[in-house]
Amino acid sequence: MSAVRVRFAPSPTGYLHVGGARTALFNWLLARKCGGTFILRIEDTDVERSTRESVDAILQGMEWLGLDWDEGPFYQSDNFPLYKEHVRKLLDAGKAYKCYCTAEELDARRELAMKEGRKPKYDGTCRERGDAPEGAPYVVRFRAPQGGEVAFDDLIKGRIAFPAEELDDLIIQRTDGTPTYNFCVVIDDAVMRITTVIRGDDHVNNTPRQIQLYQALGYPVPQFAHVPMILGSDKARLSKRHGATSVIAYRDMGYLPEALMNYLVRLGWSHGDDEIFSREEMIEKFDIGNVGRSASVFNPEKLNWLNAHYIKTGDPERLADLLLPHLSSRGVSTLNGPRLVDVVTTLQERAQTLEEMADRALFYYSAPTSYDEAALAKFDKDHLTAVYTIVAGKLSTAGEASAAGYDQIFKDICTENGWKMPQVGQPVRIALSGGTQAPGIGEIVQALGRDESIRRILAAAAFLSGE
RNA sequence: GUCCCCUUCGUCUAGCCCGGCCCAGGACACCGCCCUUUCACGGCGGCGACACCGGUUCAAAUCCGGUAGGGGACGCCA
Repeated sequence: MSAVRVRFAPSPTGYLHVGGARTALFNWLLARKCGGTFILRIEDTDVERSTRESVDAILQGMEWLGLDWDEGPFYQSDNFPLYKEHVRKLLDAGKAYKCYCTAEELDARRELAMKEGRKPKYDGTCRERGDAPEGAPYVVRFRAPQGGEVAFDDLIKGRIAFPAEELDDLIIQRTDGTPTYNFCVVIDDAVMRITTVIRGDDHVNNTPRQIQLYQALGYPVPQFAHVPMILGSDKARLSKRHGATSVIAYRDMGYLPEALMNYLVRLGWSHGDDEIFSREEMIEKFDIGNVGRSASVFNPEKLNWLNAHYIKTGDPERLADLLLPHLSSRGVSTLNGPRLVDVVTTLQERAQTLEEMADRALFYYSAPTSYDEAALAKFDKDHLTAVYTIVAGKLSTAGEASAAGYDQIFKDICTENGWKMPQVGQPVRIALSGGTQAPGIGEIVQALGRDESIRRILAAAAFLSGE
């Protein structure tokens, strides 16, 4: 096991969204690549907004994608005493101080500063304050070192430097005694001995403050890698308005976890011209230094293509299992019908998602109750009747066959009767499925079974004569 | 407003660090043709980009400077 220790630290205020999933993926990839440790930590210091349901939803999303963690999940809410202790330490060392300014005063000053074109940082009212108002509520602020600059070498973006003047005295403990985010991350990452912090680039501005905190606390500063954001089609931050953002929603829409993983890993990262990556390949080829510096737009079309690819090349048995819930939600039971694996096999090249596959599988489990009139109208009634009669007869005398075997039978029927394939295939397809968009007829007959196929052909013939 | 970051086809990106092989390659989408038993799959081809302006150089997508545009942060949220 190498010394590399990374972590994914979501806040449980909602489900696992694709942006978070990609951050988790990059962390996981780096850990797996160098035999490091991947830690899951739940950032629930905001007791108000954190929920158990969100934690479950996040774990569920990670499990579905196969992003397994080596340690955790740890909860920041379990560490309050630890944070308290560190606040004490800073206070005693004079590296932090109590601030009695009220939230209202702060808001007013911030607003005024903005209006006057000044930077809205804390004005330091309580920084050098000597008195301690009796019983007045206070927050604890970090005494940010001024002068010089704070810089770091980001693994993705390169060197980033901030003038120390830009960094103000951030609050590390609220009036109610709870610690704040920027303080907790530092302590947790330090205590968990995280070597590489991979997170969204909306955190780059927090990084210099955190570095000052590491230094004030005497902890080694980890390496940082800030991953660019994922945008919607209008280049605005990806949100529900652009479609689904929840990982689990993608599962429910019929996407395969390997397809989403493959899509996500290629968003912002690439390896030459490669597009398809198995789990093993991404672990082998991933390099955090190759992650792009600019934001990328989430493109559902490409996800569809990848999903179609994995459906086409996937194991039919597994796909059949995964398809089951999509069938049940349509009220379909596969108990009295063709084997689902056979059905799946005929549909693998024709579906981009499991939802689409479920729709296309419907006719296998319930015989058509009506037929595509327009398609039928392309043939005259006598021809249709002749085709149905001859095909039904021929199938009755033939034994069970493979899809290719049935196709041969249809070819024989054509040559024996002087018909062209479309003149036979289309009518039969309509009789079997009700419409024209369906797998090859040999495939359908094989999956449906010879007897059921004959029944449906006869039913179509009866329907015609009944008109 | 201040600070930080970003900028190659509509989209994801290769190339950029180590200038010439790039009048820029791949993929998705789109268009056309082929295959064909419908729908698909597949094959072939097409459309399509170095944000802009200067500089350095024999030579710049690649190096330097500036401009514009976009994004992020500025919270007793994370």
